[in-house]
Amino acid sequence: MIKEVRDLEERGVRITPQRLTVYKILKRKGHATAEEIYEEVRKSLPRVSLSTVYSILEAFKEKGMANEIRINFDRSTFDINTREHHHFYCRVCGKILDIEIEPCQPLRSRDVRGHRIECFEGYFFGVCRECKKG
Amino acid sequence: MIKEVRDLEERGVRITPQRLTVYKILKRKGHATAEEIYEEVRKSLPRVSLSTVYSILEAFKEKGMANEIRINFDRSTFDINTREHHHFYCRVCGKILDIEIEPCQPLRSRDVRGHRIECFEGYFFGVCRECKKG
DNA sequence: CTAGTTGCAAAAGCTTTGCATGCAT
DNA sequence: ATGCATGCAAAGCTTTTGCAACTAG
Repeated sequence: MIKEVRDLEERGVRITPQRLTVYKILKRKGHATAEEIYEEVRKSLPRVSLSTVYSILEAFKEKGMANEIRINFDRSTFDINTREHHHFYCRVCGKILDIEIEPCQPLRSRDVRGHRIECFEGYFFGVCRECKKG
Repeated sequence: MIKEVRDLEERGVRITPQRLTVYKILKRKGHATAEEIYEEVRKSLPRVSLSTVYSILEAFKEKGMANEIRINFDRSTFDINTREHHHFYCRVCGKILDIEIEPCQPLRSRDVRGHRIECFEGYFFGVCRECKKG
């Protein structure tokens, strides 16, 4: 519990119940949309507003605590994992999974066709393990 | 000129002036947003509507003639290149470039962590050749 | 002919903004 | 005390939808 407070303080994020709650939810879920986080926060803080959730997510992004990704086209997903990694999107259940594959040489170069590469993100699309079975 | 008509016919897309124009614009530009295409089509067909452009792009997607990508978060970009390839996004000028790099083994596998992979898309972010100079 | 396409207007859905109130430091 | 965060309502944008008029095959 104290752990999450320290995480936020270390990043220079002002501590509020709303921020602490969003942070804990995102850590537990890994990925979530603003709406999903909002519904979850509401369980403990019923008066929270969606725009507050957006503003908190924006703050987390600025402090390097979260990334915004857009795998499903209609809405953004927020990702608490800020290490360099890839994503898998299941077209059946809509789940997003982190994929930490071994470094891949051609994609790690800092210069491709003369363009300076600062970061690379890979997106896999398909059917997840669980949906394959069912 | 006849060439574009044949391309559409081959894919079973009904020929209209609007569709032909959108197709030609997309072939010339490579990537474009719906709004950009709309403004361009308007030059020769002033009465065209934005919803028609969207509907045409949807038809092209269904026939496998174009892909929708979402590199910049606010709006979709449409891509006429349907071969498997990656993208580079310049954070300075906003340009999107196709990157056709040699196949990269770990990313071409059909099975990652037990999930069935149907397609992979890579996104490079950085500063393009031209913006590096200026 | 007639099924598919277009244009227009309105709606939908996600995200942002403005501002008064409240709270963390 | 005071500057930042919150909540609420409204606006902003992109994209979708409904529907009558039109047109390609």
